[in-house]
Amino acid sequence: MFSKSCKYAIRAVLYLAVHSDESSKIGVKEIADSLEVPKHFLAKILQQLAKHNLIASIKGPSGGFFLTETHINASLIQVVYSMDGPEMFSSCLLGLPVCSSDNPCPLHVQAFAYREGIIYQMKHQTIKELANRIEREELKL
Amino acid sequence: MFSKSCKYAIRAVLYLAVHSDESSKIGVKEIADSLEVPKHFLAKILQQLAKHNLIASIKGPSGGFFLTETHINASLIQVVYSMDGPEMFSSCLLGLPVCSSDNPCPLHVQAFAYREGIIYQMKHQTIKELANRIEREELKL
DNA sequence: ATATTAAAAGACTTATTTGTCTTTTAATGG
DNA sequence: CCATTAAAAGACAAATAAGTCTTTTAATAT
Repeated sequence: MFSKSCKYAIRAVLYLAVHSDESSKIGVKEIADSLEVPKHFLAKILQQLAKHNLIASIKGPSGGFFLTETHINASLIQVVYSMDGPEMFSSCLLGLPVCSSDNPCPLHVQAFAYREGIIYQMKHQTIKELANRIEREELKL
Repeated sequence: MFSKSCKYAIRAVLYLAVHSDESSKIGVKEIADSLEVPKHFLAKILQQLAKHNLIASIKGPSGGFFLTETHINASLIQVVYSMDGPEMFSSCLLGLPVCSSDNPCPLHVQAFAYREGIIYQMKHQTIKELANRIEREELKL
């Protein structure tokens, strides 16, 4: 479904949503250790997210990564798009070049219905809402 | 979602379901040309499917690949399992080692519903039923 | 039997993804 | 201003997926 980069990105953003803010930034090391993912690989992913303005970063002592109000009120779908591109959700399940309601592949109906569900959730739920649920239900990242 | 091998495999099996039977076998070349996929790559995939008894094959002149009654009454899920393995449907969307209803990742509820739908369809619909629909609705492969 | 046909098997190359390491740039505190 | 800290940038390396090519094996028809 998602590439590893994308999975790491989602988890990192949610981690930042729960643990960071303007006044308490977090370094790559802490995030990588907490999520148990390769540090340098995660660093590149965070750079990319920062470049796409999905997270904020500051260099130097007491620097690190964090989410602003704007970031935390966005939806996760942007993170997915920036890592795996928009085809993730729109491309045909069987890899056919043309596949739509007009011209459906044999699995189009099923794929469409169920993918719409995930897209809807990812689009209409803010990162903040997700973060709140993570804290409330003590979910693991 | 699926690897390319798996996509090619599904399409090839459906192609065989529509066009082949015990008395009219089909060669790799014809399938590869029809589906517009790399011939030698598809050959390896068909070999693997044959080894797993998901399709039948006969060597020599008038040989080729085909589906028996048994094959055509099976479900597509076996094809997916044989190409991409069972983790495809069971593993966590975020790649967490433990993720279940007891111990859900932040996207577990959404992901679960989505995937169960596709699994259900792939499990409870026979290849024959799919093939009939493909012919009836003139769907592309 | 033997020549022909087509799948099976296996070696190999290429591309992509994932992961590592080093150097550079920018912010901060002394 | 300068040492320190941490992200940014970029060069590599490893692992996996995708694709190609050649040789071997088995079935068939002449």
